[in-house]
Amino acid sequence: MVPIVESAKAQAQETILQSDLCANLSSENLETLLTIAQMRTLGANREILAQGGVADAVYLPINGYQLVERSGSDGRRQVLAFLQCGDYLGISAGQSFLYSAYTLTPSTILRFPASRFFQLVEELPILKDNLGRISSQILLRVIDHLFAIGQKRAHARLAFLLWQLWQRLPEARYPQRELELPMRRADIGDYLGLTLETTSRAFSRLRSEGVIATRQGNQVEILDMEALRRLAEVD
Amino acid sequence: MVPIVESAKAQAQETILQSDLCANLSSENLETLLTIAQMRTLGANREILAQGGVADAVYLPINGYQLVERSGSDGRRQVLAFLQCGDYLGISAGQSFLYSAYTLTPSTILRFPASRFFQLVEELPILKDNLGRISSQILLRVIDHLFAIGQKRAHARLAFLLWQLWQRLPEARYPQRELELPMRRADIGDYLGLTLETTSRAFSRLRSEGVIATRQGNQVEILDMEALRRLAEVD
DNA sequence: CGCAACATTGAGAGCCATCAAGCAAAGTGG
DNA sequence: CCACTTTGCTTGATGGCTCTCAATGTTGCG
Repeated sequence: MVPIVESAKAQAQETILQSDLCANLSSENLETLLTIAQMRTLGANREILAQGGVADAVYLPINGYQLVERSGSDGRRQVLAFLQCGDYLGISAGQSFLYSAYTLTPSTILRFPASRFFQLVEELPILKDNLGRISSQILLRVIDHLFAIGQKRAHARLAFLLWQLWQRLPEARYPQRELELPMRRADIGDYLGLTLETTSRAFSRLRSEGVIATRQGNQVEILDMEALRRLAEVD
Repeated sequence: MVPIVESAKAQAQETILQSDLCANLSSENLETLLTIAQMRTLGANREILAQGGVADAVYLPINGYQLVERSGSDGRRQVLAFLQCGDYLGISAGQSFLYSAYTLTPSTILRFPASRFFQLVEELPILKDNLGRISSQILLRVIDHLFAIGQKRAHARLAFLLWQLWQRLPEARYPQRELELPMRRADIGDYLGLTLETTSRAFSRLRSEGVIATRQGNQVEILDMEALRRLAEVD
């Protein structure tokens, strides 16, 4: 019997291989990166990192779903991103994080202490390039997000999110039209700048227009891909 | 008499010295950077780069004000940023730009052809670090922007913009409470996800609440800095 | 001076937030 | 196994904020 730690490590290696962070890294460098990683297993709705906390580590989820949010002093919050395995978490400009991150579902997450991680970044140009690429991708994603919130109405914003989630499905599952939504309506609302009620009405509208169908367990089937794409207005 | 080109070059060097892009660069490296620069002088409301165009250059304004926008297929647009001298322009993830940029006022802009610029970036680690820092700063700014649009009401969004602009004044002018707004109400509206009329009403509201006063020539005086900061909800 | 561009203000409509109720699914304890 | 609770989703009614359409006022320029 393989020890749990070893099988988890194997899964980590498997996932990490396909992550943007580790693209093009030699297996030797990958091994080095894994030696500085700590593995954390968290239940649902646990804090990964806290807004205002010292940015002393970066993270890489290897399974489960997570959420990144920015909260204001009056309790309002803006959900910045929904994460899944292989997504880099830990961008910071200064000493501290300007957002919080939580698990949506039970998750296993690799934690890299900042000091050793960024030392490694300096030693491995490929890793540095990957970080730059990730940073650009995140920026472009946030710009899409900004455009959606600033210029679209409720149902089109939801279409935007569904399109985003669909496009991020693993390629093997790409022809598939089923989506799993591990987040609650309130999370989606705070992502789209809407209340949970308006979000629910947006689901109802897309349903009644025949764009999507919803099933048990927060499963969404995309019925009219072209209509969804047109509403989301991305290519 | 110094030739115009030379005096402009001197101004370029002066400005460039204080830009984030060129921070910590030796004067020798600065000189190298300037040798690959082309200087462009544009009138107001001219296109600097076009959404969808080939990302074959990056830019650095050395005077004037500029605007970056993302436009959708239905004509709606999201203003992404207001630029001024020393601001880096040219982030791209793929082959083409995903936004357009225009001059708001007559501007002089340095243009760096991408091939030679990024070759230089590879040769100068300091330049590469600066680019990374700029990228992070832009990301954080966009996140603030997202939070404002997603979670604030019209007058608070305007307060957010005014606060942003005030904070970006050169330090020498920092105690000053006067702001110049080179953009139109429609530009501000598209930046904040509002119509120009609602933007105008937001100005009126901040005026009537004694937070700001407006003068001729789109000058704004901040009367109640604390109220502005509280509305903008940033620190 | 007169025109053009931009800003302001008003009236009414529409979309979304708020408050509230009802419903469905999952978990809990007797 | 089944009340009971909890949690989350949906739907309805109402009010408020913003958009749209429109008119007026202001500034700047030829």
